[in-house]
Amino acid sequence: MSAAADDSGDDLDPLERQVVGFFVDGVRVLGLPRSIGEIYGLLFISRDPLALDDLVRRLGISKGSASQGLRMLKSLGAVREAGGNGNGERRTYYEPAVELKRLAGGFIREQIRPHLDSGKSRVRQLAETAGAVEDPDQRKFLSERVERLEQWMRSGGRVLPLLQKILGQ
Amino acid sequence: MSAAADDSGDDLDPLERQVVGFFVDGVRVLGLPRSIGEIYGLLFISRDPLALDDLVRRLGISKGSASQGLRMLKSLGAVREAGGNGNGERRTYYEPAVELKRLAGGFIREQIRPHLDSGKSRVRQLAETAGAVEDPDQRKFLSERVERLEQWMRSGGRVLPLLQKILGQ
DNA sequence: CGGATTGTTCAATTGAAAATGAACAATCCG
DNA sequence: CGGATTGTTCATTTTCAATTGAACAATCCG
Repeated sequence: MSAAADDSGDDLDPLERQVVGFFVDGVRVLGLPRSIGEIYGLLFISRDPLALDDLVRRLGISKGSASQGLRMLKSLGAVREAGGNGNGERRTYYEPAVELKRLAGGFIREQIRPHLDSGKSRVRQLAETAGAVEDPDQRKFLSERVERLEQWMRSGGRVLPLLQKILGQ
Repeated sequence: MSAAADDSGDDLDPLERQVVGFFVDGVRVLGLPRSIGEIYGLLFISRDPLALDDLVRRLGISKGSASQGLRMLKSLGAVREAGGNGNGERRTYYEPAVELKRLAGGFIREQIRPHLDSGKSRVRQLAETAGAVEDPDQRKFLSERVERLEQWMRSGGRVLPLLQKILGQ
């Protein structure tokens, strides 16, 4: 039960802090919560898979945060349960997915696609509303703008698969 | 001074509300403040350029928000000052840039590049820290992970120009 | 069974980012 | 000049999403 020089000690060492900080900033750019970056960051720089409890202890976050964070990371395909935890271990350990392809794919699928799809349907609605405008000049102007939005949505749809392809190596 | 059927009236009509709502959600996905979406949305669906005061009145936002919002939109290249406002008009009017290429370019230049660049330099730092680790096995593991991050950064650097190209038509 | 361990849920709290608004330029013009 | 108009800045307030923490499953095992 000595704590010194024990990797399950409570505090992060400087390198771990650096990495966690890197990912905290990284996920903020993506609009994801800080805890996601902390959890993924620590997993990324840990040799061995970690359990929920490890994350709580080492990062000093609540069980709630860790649980929800892991759920989101799982849904993004950014972490997976580590199979080979030997012995009669009951709790589940997690390890990071480190292939950019997989990470980008999950992010696109979970965070971007849904917005793009709902955007498309809102533009369709918009087209209807604009089509019902009385004044012909005004209607023409509005149609042009709506047409522009449709263009944007099409570009978006074309970009995503391409993105995945490029990041896939 | 009659307000009815006057486009400078205070409230948004249903179509305008729809469009503004569309952009509010859009910019949230990009991690930009709501007011940015409101301002750009109203400009996008207005036939004539609008001045700061118009935005304040029609959107019901503060002068401060409008001023800061316009500044950011200008820096993103998403709005421009409308030249041809005739008469002895002193205040400046704004119109939206509607080319996706330009919008994406501005966003990449202002919001993504800086993060990517700072990310690269942080990874360089990381490499140093990892190189100074005593235990050879641990050092090897860390080097692999850092190498992975360098890979990511390179991919990011390659993706951006490509993105701009695809969105450029 | 029962209590120990592991994980989830969700109402309440917190904190970080955005919006406000009032004071302060800057420019115009009679 | 002086006061009217237009726009900016920035300390305070507000807002809303993230986090907490306590209650609640669920599973294990002696």
